[in-house]
Amino acid sequence: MRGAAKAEVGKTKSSPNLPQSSDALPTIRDVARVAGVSLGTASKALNGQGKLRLETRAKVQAVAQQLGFRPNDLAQSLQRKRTFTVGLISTDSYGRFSMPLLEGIEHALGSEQISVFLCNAADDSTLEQQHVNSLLAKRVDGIIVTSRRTDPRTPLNVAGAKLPVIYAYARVEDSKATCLLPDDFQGGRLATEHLIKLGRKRIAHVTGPERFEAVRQRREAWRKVLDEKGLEVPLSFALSGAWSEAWGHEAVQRLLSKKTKPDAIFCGSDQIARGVADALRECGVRVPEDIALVGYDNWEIIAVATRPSLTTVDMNIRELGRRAALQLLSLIDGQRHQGIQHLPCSLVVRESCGTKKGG
Amino acid sequence: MRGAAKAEVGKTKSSPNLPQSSDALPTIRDVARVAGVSLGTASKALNGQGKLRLETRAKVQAVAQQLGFRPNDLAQSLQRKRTFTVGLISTDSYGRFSMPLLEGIEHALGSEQISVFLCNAADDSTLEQQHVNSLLAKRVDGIIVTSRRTDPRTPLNVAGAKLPVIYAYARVEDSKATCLLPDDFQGGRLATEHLIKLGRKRIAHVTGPERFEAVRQRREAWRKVLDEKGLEVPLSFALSGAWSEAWGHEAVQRLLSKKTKPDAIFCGSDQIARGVADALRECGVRVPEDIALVGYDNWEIIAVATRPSLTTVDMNIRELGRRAALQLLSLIDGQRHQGIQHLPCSLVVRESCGTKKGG
DNA sequence: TTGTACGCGTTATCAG
DNA sequence: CTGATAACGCGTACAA
Repeated sequence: MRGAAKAEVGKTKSSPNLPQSSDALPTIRDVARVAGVSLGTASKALNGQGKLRLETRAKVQAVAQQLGFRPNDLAQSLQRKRTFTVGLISTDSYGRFSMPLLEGIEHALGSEQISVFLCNAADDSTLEQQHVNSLLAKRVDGIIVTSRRTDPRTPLNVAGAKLPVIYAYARVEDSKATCLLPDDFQGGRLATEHLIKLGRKRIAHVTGPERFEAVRQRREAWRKVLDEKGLEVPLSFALSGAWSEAWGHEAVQRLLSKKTKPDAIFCGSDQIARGVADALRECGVRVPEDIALVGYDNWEIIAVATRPSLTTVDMNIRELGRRAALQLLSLIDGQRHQGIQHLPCSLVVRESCGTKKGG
Repeated sequence: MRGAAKAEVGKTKSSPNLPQSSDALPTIRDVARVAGVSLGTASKALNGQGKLRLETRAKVQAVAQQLGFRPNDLAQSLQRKRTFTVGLISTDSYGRFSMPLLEGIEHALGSEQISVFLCNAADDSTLEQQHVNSLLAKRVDGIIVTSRRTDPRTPLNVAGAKLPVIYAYARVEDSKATCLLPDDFQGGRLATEHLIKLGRKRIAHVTGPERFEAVRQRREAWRKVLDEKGLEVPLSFALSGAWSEAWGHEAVQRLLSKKTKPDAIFCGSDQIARGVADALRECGVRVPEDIALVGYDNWEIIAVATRPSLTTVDMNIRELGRRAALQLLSLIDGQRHQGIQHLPCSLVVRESCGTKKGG
């Protein structure tokens, strides 16, 4: 923090009607003076308040325009007790999911004319608290917390300040908190049902590490759908590993070494799916003819480049961000809809399942 | 914009020494009252200014602590004429390059306790101007403009406000502007020289669309280095196309159909390199034994997953963001180092070139 | 219809 | 050492 440099400009005393070109930004006081009206009148003219003669209003507005007057949000906020500003805390550093989330949030908020403070906490709770303190000091109207895990995190500590908080693609144990999450169960169901609808019966599932809630949810859905349709698959059809292409390769080796071979594979991520696709091709297995493939994430850079391009589950993260922002706004306006909300995923159909039954 | 709800709490009149638990945040006035000192004394005590009795200072601080007092940055900024806040305008939506840039900027600024307003202009100049206006109204201390192109864009219009502006991974024609860019020429040189050092002599270059300044720079470097070393390659060794894996595939077909075949390929992006690597493998060409490969971007998700993993040029975007932020800070502090600055790239060695000469 | 005066929360100056 | 008082820039009752 540096000491303030003294500013000696913009004195009220200066001769009236002089269109001063000091380097200090013009205040409403300057506008009033130049327009030859009082301060209060200028304010009303600029804000469309009260009853003024059209002539006066026009005059003031013209002067404001000409002077390049720009109301000082700081002063306004101080008065209004509302800053039209929210904080955005991202717990993980900016990655695959943060970006669309950011986009959705920023878009929704931006079109409401409210600004966003960006804070990257990088999984460091000390840093996070620092950011929160800073946001509180700046009197933000609310805070959005984002992550990229659906597993619970510790609640944000706003130190008693009754400030609206929303968790977007993040979850906390606190049942009074408002959390928005993609519906992993529905996503898993979507993928599996799509494959079944296409006539596949021996559907394997290659996914990420067990410790992810998302992994467990999607797998549960896969299992449930198979059950519902009376389709039985060996235990070896459920494979947990890493979120990587390499794991996709390895999983294919394992699957093809068994007696019962799958006619479809539902992958827990597009990266895994790409590894699977490459491995299958190298083993001479045709996709989708011999084995159909569904990915997860709709990470275009991967899904489109995979051969064949991936049919995959899209978590609609951008929309999730948008909704989160909108809900924060209504929280700020006093409403209180709370609890955990799951947003549906959708399926993006490309080539890895074929297009028709028996594909 | 909504009308303000009237707040009737925190009156100064209320009985002294009552640790009021109204829901309005405590002001320094409350602290003073409860601590039994005057407003000015409280301020000095909290800011470590002036000369106070240790006892008094401690008392005030204790009360502040207990009341959960948090100075209102709005009021402070209004007075200090400095908000400790900067705007970050990203012209492209958040993508591959924006995120490390963001990270670097936010990190540098965050550790200086200054907050960042995020603005996504999405290549829409109207929207951008709106954001700028908003930032000006919020009295930010400076603005960073980011892009993901090294090609010139139109300068930011700050409407005469003498506000520090820095372009990070973005460029404008204005020679008085401060722009930070990766050194694409040096990057191209780095890649080519690495290949030559490893004994390669027939180095092809497969890159993106001609219209990118970056493409032209890198290719120029490649050409120059070959010249310097007295290595001649056919014209067909320079291939411009798209920034995609598919183009990598296609380029390989073209290269291998000629009489003179390359013993190395310098690719304009990791995506292209991956396409090239896949295509080569499928043609039975070994990497790096038969053909060595260098990528560009060090996009880990791709570079590591490629088989073999990619040796590639890293533009050090995070560092670029960090430097941009730091320079903005010193601009704000009154210094003025301007002009275009190029930051060096570095080479990340993995497996696609082999490790030793003739590798 | 227009002008005056006060408050928003803080800091800084200048008496006491 | 401590306490009034005046800014900072703006909105808004209330008086003229």
